[in-house]
Amino acid sequence: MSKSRLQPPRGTRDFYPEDLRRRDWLFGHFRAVARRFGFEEVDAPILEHEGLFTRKAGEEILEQLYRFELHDRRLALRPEMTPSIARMVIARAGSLRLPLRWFTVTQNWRYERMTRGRKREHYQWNMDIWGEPAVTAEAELIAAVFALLDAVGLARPDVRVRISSRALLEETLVQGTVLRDRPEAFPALCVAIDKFERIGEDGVRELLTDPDGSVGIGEADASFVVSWLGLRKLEDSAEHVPAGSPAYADLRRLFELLDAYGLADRVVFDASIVRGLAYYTGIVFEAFDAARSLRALCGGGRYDRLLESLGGPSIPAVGFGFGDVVILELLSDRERLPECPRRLDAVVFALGEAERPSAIRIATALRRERNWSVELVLGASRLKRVLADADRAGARFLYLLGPEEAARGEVLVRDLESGEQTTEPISD
RNA sequence: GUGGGCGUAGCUCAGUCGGUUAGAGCGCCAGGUUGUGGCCCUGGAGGUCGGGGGUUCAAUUCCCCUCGCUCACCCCA
Repeated sequence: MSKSRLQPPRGTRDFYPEDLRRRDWLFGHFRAVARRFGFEEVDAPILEHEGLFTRKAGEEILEQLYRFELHDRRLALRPEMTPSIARMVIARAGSLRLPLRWFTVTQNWRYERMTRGRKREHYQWNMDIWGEPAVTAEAELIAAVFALLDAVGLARPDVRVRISSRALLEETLVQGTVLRDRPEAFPALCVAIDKFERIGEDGVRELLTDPDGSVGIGEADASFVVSWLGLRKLEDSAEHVPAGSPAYADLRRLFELLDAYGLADRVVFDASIVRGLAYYTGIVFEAFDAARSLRALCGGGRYDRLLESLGGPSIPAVGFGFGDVVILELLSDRERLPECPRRLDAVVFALGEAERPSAIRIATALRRERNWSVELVLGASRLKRVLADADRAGARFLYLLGPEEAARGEVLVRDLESGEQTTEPISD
């Protein structure tokens, strides 16, 4: 009882200094890449009104919502970032200059069963572009994903992005026979076929044809949808899609653009990618390790109607979420996790209490004037011990102040890497 | 939710076919004299062997229950 209370709840993590240094290393790359692409960072509360997340397309994400009621208010921990950002965009829609490039690095919560690469609390890097209807936005985002993968040291062939388009499927189904009479069933159909890899062909068929389900199409139509998921070449879809399909042209254009980014060999068309969230409307994509030994590293797509559905203006948008858990697993598998040792510029040590005021002045000056990270030895300690600790803390210099130095108005500066010792005058 | 694996020192783990004071490595602390680190040497602290119950002369070891961790499946990102 008392012992289990001392453990973090299941699916959550404590971050000790060494863990946090590694996390900062990863987040540092998230932020650096986003800034390199001209994105600005934003943040929002981890707590939102439950209603911001509730949609009706059978998405599993809603069953996994951490929700509670407090003083008659129904609240939830954010399971993903997009709705919060959408809320922020709506609030200032009138004054925002589009296209808008925003990114976040946030903690998100989903109550789900644990497996490798999946936790209940995780961090997610999010990049979104608001107000750009062209696939130039998708291309830029996918390029950012690869920039991150390069930055953290993953070999180029290690990760592949699979791309598809809900719009392509939607056009095909609505202008064809399958959903001609009920285009509103499309989001639910996407949620159903997103389960393809898990429940297989028969499972999807069952979901699609269930007369009491939210899709309810016929056997032949379900067969068409299932066969569609098997497409791995964009050209192969051509015979099914309507003539002059804008979605088809968009995909073609996206692959051309990605070629210009030098990413042609790292992206593939894959019709089985649809994503589990109901709000996607156009291009969707997911990144996987080439061996497919892990879950998706990231996923994203276009959601041109989300803002409207939340009661805001119509602003097209595209974005992705990139979790911290799977990438760290992959880096660990590939032995690409960096050491991230502790770093300190200096340790300042007064040999006796008489020298302490001077030591304090030295530490203060180093912190203030050189902006150094300085550890001041607080208690009485033997020099031997101080040196060993300074070494372990990754300190560059030891500032040693004893009676001899104090008498000369100096401080001894030992370079802990070279062992070289010099003196600096004490200036106050 | 189903099934497997595992819970022994702060960490990683050995071990006990049931039997004296339960071990190692790393880490931690102290020392190898007086103001010089990383190496080495010596010593030390630290464990109700996850918890409860049962079998037994005797349980960390066997059995049952329980809690926790973990992996896979299920399901989702």
